[in-house]
Amino acid sequence: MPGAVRANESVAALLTEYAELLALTGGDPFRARVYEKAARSVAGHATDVTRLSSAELRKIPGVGASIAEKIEEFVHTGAIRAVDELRAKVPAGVLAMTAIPGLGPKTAMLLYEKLGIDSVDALESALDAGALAGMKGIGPKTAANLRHGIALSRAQTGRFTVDVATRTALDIVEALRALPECERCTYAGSLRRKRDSIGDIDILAAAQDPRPLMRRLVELPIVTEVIVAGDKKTSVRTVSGLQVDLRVVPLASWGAALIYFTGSKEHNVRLREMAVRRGLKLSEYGLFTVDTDELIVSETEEAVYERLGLAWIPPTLREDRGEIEAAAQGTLPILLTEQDIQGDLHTHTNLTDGVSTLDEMVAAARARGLAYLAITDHAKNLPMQRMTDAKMLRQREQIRSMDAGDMVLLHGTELNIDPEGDVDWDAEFLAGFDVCVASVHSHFTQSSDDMTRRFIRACENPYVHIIGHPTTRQIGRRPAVEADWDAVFEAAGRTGTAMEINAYPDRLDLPDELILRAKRHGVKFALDTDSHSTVHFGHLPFGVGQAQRAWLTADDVITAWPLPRLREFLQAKANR
DNA sequence: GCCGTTTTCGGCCCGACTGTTTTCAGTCG
Repeated sequence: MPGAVRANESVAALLTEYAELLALTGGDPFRARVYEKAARSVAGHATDVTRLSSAELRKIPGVGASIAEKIEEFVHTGAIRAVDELRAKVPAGVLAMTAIPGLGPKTAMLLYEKLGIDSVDALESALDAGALAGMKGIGPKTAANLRHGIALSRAQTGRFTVDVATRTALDIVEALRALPECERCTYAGSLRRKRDSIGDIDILAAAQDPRPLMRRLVELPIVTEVIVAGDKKTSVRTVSGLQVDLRVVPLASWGAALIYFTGSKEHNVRLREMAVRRGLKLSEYGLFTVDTDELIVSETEEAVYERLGLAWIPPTLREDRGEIEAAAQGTLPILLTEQDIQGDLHTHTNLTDGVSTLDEMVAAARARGLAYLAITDHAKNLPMQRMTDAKMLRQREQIRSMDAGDMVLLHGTELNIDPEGDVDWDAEFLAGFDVCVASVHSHFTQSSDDMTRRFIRACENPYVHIIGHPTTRQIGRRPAVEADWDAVFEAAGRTGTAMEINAYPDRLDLPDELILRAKRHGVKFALDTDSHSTVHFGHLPFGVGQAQRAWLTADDVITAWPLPRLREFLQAKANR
């Protein structure tokens, strides 16, 4: 059955590829869109498509008779003939060319058909040889842009972590707000939706005369390149390679514009479809009647949602993952907030690889108003940390004798899950800790089956309360390990083991999609900062963002519980 | 190819910017 990659994701990838191939080969553009929509909906579908009947498949939004048939074909044969046939018509390199900024399906296909250009490398050679001169629709400017686009796509190091993006966005917002012409300014886009990584920054501002704001943006010292410059929209690139889009609208359009620029694209498409069904038209300038073009609402997000029959939807939910239906029915969840967080169960001191002392960490946690704090330095099997039994016991005594005021101090450790799923100490020693986090710190490349068994064995250990940063991914540097996550989460739910939501911006682990899947298995979550310094407690909002994106409430998160309830949860595990 | 609180057929989200096409196509978000 489903391994690391669910059949749903394989099907979604094939449907997406089919949509891209359809766009390349021309024909009905609406067909391509239907396949894209079906791909998203299959990827987000809770039930494995291999277990669904034809009738059940057709109940997935966007899946009709034809796509259901293709999914069934995939389930039975592992492939879809229609996809294979289109693949045979268009070299993979032509599809890859559309990843170059500014080069879409039409141009890619034109270059392939007229000049036989079938890869990014071939395009570069053709540009060098001047072979594009005289091509219809491609002048000297376009050729130069393509050359630039190739360089950009090669230099692309991926997406940016949320801490870097947040800092950049706040600096720009502050600079624009300082202008007297600026009536309002904020960031929107994926940063407002609190995605786990950020591709570019969207800034929205309101002003009667946008020109001073546009000028200010392009003149900022961090700006190295102006990509587009208009009266309503300006795009620039910063020294770090981050693209920043600034849109300026009249203040009266603020609400509609903020919805539009917050996205996601899929969420906005759904809203516009709802508007159309009501004889209305939604754009960034407001909600209008179609026939008379009369403005109905635009000033606030709430007013626009309300006129569409919806409750206001928190930005972290705007991914077309069921939030629109919930808003229509009044069943949106009361999301976890930063204020709900009572404690932190994963922190380090300079006894291992932290940089702050125990005293400093305790003082910082108290200053943040935490009700409880667990110190969880690394266990002995991570040799570079030089941990010993004696050091650990000495730290425990130190913690037991400390006065932390109203805050309760817990003594814990971050255990290492070895390749077989065992941890650093025996039951007797483990029993002395108040709380144990257990994490994978080595052997990241085990097979999915081995890794799955490893995690399940760790969950079945009565002294392991929390699985730390489960996928071990490091955003932009190291991929997630492979495992059958549904099997792991089933074990976590069954044994009362919490899964961590690690708030460290390079990790954000579990990621939101996996949190959603884990919740279906009845799993509870430990939202921790994994602080290695007093300043890292400030990473909490990034973790809260992931929890919100996964629809979590305070009841789902054990670090949002008061200490007595948390202690019951920890105790229940040992008593199983 | 999908879909229906107008519809089982005729629609399908909307607008900005660029470059080159003298009126708009392509790309992007």
